[in-house]
Amino acid sequence: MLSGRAYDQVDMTAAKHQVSRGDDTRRSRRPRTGIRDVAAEAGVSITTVSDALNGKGRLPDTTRSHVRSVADRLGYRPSAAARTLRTGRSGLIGLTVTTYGEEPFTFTEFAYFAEMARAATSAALARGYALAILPATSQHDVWSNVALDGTVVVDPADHDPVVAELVRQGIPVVSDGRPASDLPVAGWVDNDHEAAVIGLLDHLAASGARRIGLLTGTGTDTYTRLSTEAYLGWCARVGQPPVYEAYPAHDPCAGALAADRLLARPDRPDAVYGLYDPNGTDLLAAARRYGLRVPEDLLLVCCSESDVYATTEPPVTTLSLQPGRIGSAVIQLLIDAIEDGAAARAAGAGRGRSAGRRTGTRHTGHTGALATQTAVRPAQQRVMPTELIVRASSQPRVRSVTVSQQRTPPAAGG
Amino acid sequence: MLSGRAYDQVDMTAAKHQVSRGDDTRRSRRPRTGIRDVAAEAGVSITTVSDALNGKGRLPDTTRSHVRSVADRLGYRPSAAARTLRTGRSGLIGLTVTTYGEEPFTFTEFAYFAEMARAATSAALARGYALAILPATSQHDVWSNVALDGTVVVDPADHDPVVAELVRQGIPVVSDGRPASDLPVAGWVDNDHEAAVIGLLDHLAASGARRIGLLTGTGTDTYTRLSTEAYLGWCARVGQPPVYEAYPAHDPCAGALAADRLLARPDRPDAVYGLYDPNGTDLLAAARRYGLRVPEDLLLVCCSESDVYATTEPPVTTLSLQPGRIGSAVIQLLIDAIEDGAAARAAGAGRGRSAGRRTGTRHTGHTGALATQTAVRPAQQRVMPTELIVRASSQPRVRSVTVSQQRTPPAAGG
DNA sequence: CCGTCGCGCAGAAACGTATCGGCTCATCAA
DNA sequence: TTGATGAGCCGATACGTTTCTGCGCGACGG
Repeated sequence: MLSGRAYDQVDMTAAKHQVSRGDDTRRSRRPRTGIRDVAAEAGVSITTVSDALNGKGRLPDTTRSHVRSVADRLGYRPSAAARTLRTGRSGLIGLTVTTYGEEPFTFTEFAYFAEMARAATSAALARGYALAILPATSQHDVWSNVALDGTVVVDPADHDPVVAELVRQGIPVVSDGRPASDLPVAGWVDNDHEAAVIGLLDHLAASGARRIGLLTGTGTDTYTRLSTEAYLGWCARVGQPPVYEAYPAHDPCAGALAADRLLARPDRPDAVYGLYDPNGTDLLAAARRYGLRVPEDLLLVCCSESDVYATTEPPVTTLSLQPGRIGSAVIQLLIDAIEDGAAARAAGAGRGRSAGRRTGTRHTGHTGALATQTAVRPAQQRVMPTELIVRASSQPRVRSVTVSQQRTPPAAGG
Repeated sequence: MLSGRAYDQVDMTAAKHQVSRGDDTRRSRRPRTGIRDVAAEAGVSITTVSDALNGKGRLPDTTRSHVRSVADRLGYRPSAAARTLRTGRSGLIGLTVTTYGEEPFTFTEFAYFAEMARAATSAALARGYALAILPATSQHDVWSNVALDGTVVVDPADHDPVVAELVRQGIPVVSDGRPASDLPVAGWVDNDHEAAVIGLLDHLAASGARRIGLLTGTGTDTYTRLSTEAYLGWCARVGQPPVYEAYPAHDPCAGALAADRLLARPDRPDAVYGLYDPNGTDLLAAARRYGLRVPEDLLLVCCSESDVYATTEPPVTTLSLQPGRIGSAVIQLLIDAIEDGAAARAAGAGRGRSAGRRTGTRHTGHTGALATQTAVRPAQQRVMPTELIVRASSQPRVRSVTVSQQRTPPAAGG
């Protein structure tokens, strides 16, 4: 009743809007300025405000600037939640890295992830997207609480349940690292591991290595598998018997032991390549234990993004997988997939609706949209070159040069 | 079939919904299974489904499990966007680091940020929130496109426009590093820089330093200011004339030059503390140029989180600011502020509404809510201890121990 | 002088959920 | 028999946008 009195006092012009709302909601809620308030203040409709601020519709510049000035004066900020609900786009991209150990969250453990995440974030922001880091396990309720436009998965496991659930929801997924064949990702980015290993072994051979050993992992991930296969292939080609030790890569102690085993073999190699980041220091320590001088008695290369190897004694030659370029490329692929998918969906919905109205067939829209998506984007893929950073550990004479090494990459998708 | 029958039995009740919808919208859009579909399939209402899945309302366990099984069977996933719009909570936290240089995005440039971000992400996930990394400039449209429950700001500038805009929108902000007095943040976390510097200088003096120099910055940020003041105060107390060089910290070259200047002075120090991460290697290089042995002729400490200083020649004593603990604490404070704020707002809205109905006063709800918020949370703050990792560079004899050093911190708010 | 066209704008229907209040029964005491 | 009680469930509304559809009207060609 009282509210009724007060309500009658108000002018009819603004009252129309009041009616559509919940009556007394106006004064009980917090005074967030919405698009309605801007419309009322500017004396135009909600549609006009929305069009003016988003640069859509047909409006004269006078109306546009007027609405903009009113919106600025009121300090209007559109609700991201409402926009997301309406448009179906959140502007948010997920980044998840599958962890092998028991640790819930180990990114930046190795420099690779830190640099990759940094580049991915930067690339996403440049295209207007934010990037959220999410856990690899679908247990966390976070996955269902945030609206994602797409997701980057680093090193997806063979039958990753997270990826499966995401594609089931129609969320594009792009992976860093070749996915297993049955993972229906929208694309992937990976290094040319075979070319990298071959180039690196050639470099060691050119430095005088006669028998090159490998420190590898027992895991079945594609990085380990492809690298090891390339090593075995190279050995077969040059006629050198393979000399390698494998260990569980996630075990922090096993690496040092494996390095020791490798140098304790009767057929001790005179050069070693270590597939994982800590192998360099482990091999240096093992060499010291056996009284081997680097590089005189043992040439050394390991795959790492860490710059500690620039200051070790001696500095160690490293193979860089260029995580920065990978992170950037992954984001480009993902956003392309997101925006192409949205465009296709919009077009498909339009077709579906008019067709449905005329013919009454039900499933046209749905299967049409899916067919369009798969037809237009048959899993984009990009192969990125690696970089061999040559330091003292891999050549008899000390000089520090950088050799960029790449094979002709396959054409980047359709 | 059965469900169809049951559905017809209900007749008017649920049918009205169909009418109110767009009629053919049902078949033209993508077939996202919403809460409506679950309700129809389970033969219950939307309310019941929502209550059953969220564990609210008064429902027998039979209904709960039935609804859950139907939802599982249909593969129902609630729309995060809709939930966010309705509840006003997105489950998303922003993390932004103000960059000084021209680089748009430089986190993980120093190990501090990498570790801090890692810990923050982990802590956020543990409490059900995701963390998105956002640019420091409000120019990017990302800020208005994602719905944030709160934001962590690392090293906020004096009159940070981003922070101002966020608090204007009522979004809680917690800062890593003491904010300038006029920044109305909900809380902050910082190290006890004064205690850290004093403890470190005492350590150097105990190692035999007679004249300790400082490599500091020209910036006005609180870290630089507090550390430098602590140094000057310590010098005054022990009666040592201050010996320091300041340089613009964001300039990558200036550091090496300043290190050189410091060691070229006529009153050359016999011990140096460098405030920034690269100072250690720069000082080592400068010492080598001047033929100074470390630690015999020059004791060395720098503030860094990088583990390269464990393997330099000699290893360098570092002061760790414990970014992991800081990142975790910042998130705890922020989420507490978010959830307390939400609870207060809910309570305030309830009071405001009933009071408004009875008395008819208008502004009670609004000012009451604001007063509640400021009264309940008067800017929480936490002071975290630092850790001095003692290595060969700061003591005549080689041993590697860890000295944890902290003052009695002020009671943590409230 | 009239039909048509296109510009400028408005109404209203979604998007998918949470939640307040209230409705309908069965049970039970008076 | 009946009013009270409470368990179990439902209708309707609001969250704040975007966008489809279409209306009024001035101008212009015939």
